Amino acid sequence: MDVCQEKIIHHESVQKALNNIPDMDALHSITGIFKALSDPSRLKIVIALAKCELCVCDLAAVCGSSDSAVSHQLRILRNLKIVRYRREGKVVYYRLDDHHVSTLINQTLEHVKE
Amino acid sequence: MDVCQEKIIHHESVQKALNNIPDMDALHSITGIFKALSDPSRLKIVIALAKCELCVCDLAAVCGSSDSAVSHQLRILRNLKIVRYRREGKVVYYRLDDHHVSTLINQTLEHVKE
DNA sequence: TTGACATATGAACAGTTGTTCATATGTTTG
DNA sequence: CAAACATATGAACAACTGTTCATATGTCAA
Repeated sequence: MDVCQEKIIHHESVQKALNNIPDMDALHSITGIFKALSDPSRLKIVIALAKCELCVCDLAAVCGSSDSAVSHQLRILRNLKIVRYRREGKVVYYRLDDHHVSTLINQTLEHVKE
Repeated sequence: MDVCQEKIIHHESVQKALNNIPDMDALHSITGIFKALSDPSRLKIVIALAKCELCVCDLAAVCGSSDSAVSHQLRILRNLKIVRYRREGKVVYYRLDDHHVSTLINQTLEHVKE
């Protein structure tokens, strides 16, 4: 069973723990979400979008950073399928795209109030 | 009201969003938690500890990394009050210390199964 | 005390991240 | 068409992160 591991003290507990660890793909998609939310600018963006959709320059004002910086961050959130956007003329509106993230953010904001 | 902001298109929405953004302290404690969970090794540690307490060398086996690497990561989790430990002779047992993190992890694991 | 063991820590290093600046794209108005 | 505007993107750079290696600390047993 244990193929190549050394110095384990509690084999059963380790085995139980290992059974609970998701596979590498799942693991990386989880850490990807958490990493996305671990930057203050991106967290502000996501919290803001949890309330209503906003355009890039509004988000820049919310974050207190430049349009360019926000646009870079939005690309990251886009690639992770955390936000989606729609264009209306010159203006691009972003909103949350992942309901897991929505509930995650709302729960987190609840916890902060405690 | 708006003191020093430029180029905002939707003032009301921005104002609403800003009201929903936690203060800097809360913001940093949230991003701190998310950052802690954004590394695969630390995520594995926390998922493992969500099941039962484990010692350092067991956690090293779970993570597939060295005792030293795990110990460094555990210090980070300790500083963030995410884990606590107890010593039993030579062996140090870690377990989760923050129920917010416990529920966060359990919910996340539920989401993965979907 | 000495040796073995479990864990912790410091230094150093490669790899990653988030910003800025300059420039490019796409859209509307004149 | 050109000019103005909103957003996107690439390059570059400082700052940060996670690991390894060497060494230190703390505990038990002989």
